[in-house]
This record gives sequence, C-alpha cells and structure tokens, in this order.
Amino acid sequence: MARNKRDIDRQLKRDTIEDVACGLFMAQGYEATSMAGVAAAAGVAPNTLYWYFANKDELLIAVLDRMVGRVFEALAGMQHKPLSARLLWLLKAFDQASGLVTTVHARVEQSDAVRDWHERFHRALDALLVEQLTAQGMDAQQAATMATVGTYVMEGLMSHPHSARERETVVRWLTSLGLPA
Amino acid sequence: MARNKRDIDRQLKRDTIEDVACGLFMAQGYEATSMAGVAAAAGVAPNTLYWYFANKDELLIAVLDRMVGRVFEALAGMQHKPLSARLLWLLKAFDQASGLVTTVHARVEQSDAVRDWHERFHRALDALLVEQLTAQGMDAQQAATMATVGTYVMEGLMSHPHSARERETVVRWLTSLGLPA
DNA sequence: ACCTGAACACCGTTCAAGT
DNA sequence: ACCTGAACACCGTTCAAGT
Repeated sequence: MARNKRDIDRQLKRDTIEDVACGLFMAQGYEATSMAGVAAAAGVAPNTLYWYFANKDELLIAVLDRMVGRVFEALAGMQHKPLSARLLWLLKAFDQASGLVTTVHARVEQSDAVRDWHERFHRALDALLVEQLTAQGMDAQQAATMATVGTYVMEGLMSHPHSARERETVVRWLTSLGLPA
Repeated sequence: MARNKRDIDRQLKRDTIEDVACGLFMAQGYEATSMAGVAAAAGVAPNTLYWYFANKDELLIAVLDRMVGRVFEALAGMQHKPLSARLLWLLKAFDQASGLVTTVHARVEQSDAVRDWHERFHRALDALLVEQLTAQGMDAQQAATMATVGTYVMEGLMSHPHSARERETVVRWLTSLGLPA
C-alpha cells in the first residue's frame, strides 16, 4: 500500500497512464496502439512508460486487472437480478472492450505474463460459476461442464457481432439449461 | 484455372510458399513469424513474397483457405460417424493450429480482408450446422441457437488447453442436447 | 527516484533496377 | 513476368545522461 506522498504520487501517475492506455486500447485495439501513442496521450516521453511498466504486456495486464475488478464489483451489486440479466449486462459492458478478449488470447502465445494472467482469470471465473451453480443444487460434475460451456458461449458472444435479439435468445437458452425441463 | 506452363509454375511456387508459411504459422504463431522468415524458409528474397501475395494478411488467408478446405473434405468422408466423433476429430486436427483461431479474431480488427474471410467462414459454417440440425428434425429457431452455441463452444475448446477427458465430456454434453431427454 | 533524447534491432512493405 | 538489394517508416525497448 501507499505509505507516503512519493508512493501516492507514483500510484497516481500509474493510474493516469492506465487510464490513457485503457482508452486507446479500447478505441484502436492493443496492437494498433503504440507505446509512443500512449506516452504522447499521457504527456510523457515514450521511454518514461518503462519506469512504470516492465513492457507493453504488463501495461495490458494492468488495464485488464482494473477492468475485471470494476466489472466484478458491479456484478456483485447485482446478485438479486436473474442470471440472464447479469449476463446480458456483462455483454453490454464489454461492447466497447470486446477486442481485449481476443487480444488476451493472442498475447497468451507470446507472453508468459499474459498466459499466467489468462490462466488465473479462467480459474477464478470457473470457481465462481461452479460455486453459483452448485449453490442452485446442480451436482459438481454437471456444474463443471456448464461453467466451461457458459464461459465459451459468453466469450463467443463477446468476440462476434450479434444483434441484441440474438444475444437474448442465446443467453436465455443458456440460463434455462439448469432449470427443470 | 491454370491454362499454360507459366500459370502452373506460378501456382506451384505459390503452393510452396503457402506450405512453408503454414508450417511456420503453426509452429511459432502468425505474429511471431516474420515475412523475412517465411521468405528465408522458402529460399527467396523477402520482397519476392509480395509478387505472390498482396501482404501478410493475404498470405494468412491463403493458408486458412487451404486448411479449411482440407478439414471440410476430411469431414465429408466421415458423415457415417456420429457427430460427437466428428467434433472430437476436429478438435484433434486443430491441436497444432489452435493459435490460428485466435489469430483470425485478432486480425479481424486490423484487416478488412481477414474480416471478410471471417464473416464468410462463420456464415458458411452456420449454414452447414443449421442444415444438419434441421435435417435431424430440429425446428429452425432452435437450430439457429444451437449452431451459434456449438460454434462458440468448439472455438473455446480449440483456443484453451483441455485434457482429452474434459473435451469428451463437453462434446458429449453438446451433442446430446438435440436428443430427446 | 524519475525522466529524457538518442539509439538499437526488428518489422512489413516499397522502389528502382535487373533478367 | 519475375526476382532482388537497398531503402523507408514504424515498432518495442534500452542506454547514457540529466535532475
């Protein structure tokens, strides 16, 4: 944690860089955004970024962490809503950031750091889903399969263009699977 | 089609370049493979590639077309086998090429040509799946949803590491959905 | 500790010149 | 028509030098 003014200043600057990078990554895509572009938008020299982030992938991970944190926080405040509504909200929240899902998968092959982040993310998400499904009375084996399927269907819906109508149909179908037939 | 010796020679050389590129893309990934690397492996100067392919994305598309063609051909000869066996075969066939699924999604954002290819591919695959599902007596609306879901689950299984056991469980679950409960 | 200008190695692509 | 060596603009990253 930040102990003194220097640490706080450093964290503030890191935050602004992450803010700027997040905006550019979402608007132009990760690959199309250069470190020089991020630096210019943040008002610093290109190499200054390397004082705060080891490399471009670490900057990506910082942006991802902040996004995932906010999304999970928002979802936690929606527990009373039905699962289908929460999933549709999630798809809408990622409308602007859909490219980042693909970016992560693309960088997994090149960067160990992104691979680790991706693995941790999927493990955490899987545990969360399995927990929710078993809490609803689903047996562990079935919950494991449903968590995998649900994750991949959501990833597919995020990375490919769909009308609101199509999304709703697929999400309703997905969430109706656990219910008695 | 090739009309004379010159056209045939050109096609042969194109094929060798595609062969070499295909091997390198699968072994190292698309992004990690440089045009200079492809050229060196093919025994030509880097810029010679641009006589045969407009740019790196067009070379990718040529490689994709050849792979998809072969896979669809092989699948056509397996119509007698159950759907689950064909899907598991597909997953195995893409074990070495799983990165290309992600690559296509990553390039969709940067390249119009790849975006067009991706759209055409999904339309063709979707039509094929809907046709097979309706032929089995499923109604059109349900078939459309199942085709989307099936595609995304398969994409997810291809792009993420799984044990053979996990694959089988998910694929069996997927193919059992159309059957009476 | 923090920031910079200048440089490095690499990349996809182009151009002028050859045959 | 086909191929090349040399160059161009760009990229992520590093380094030596400043404060």
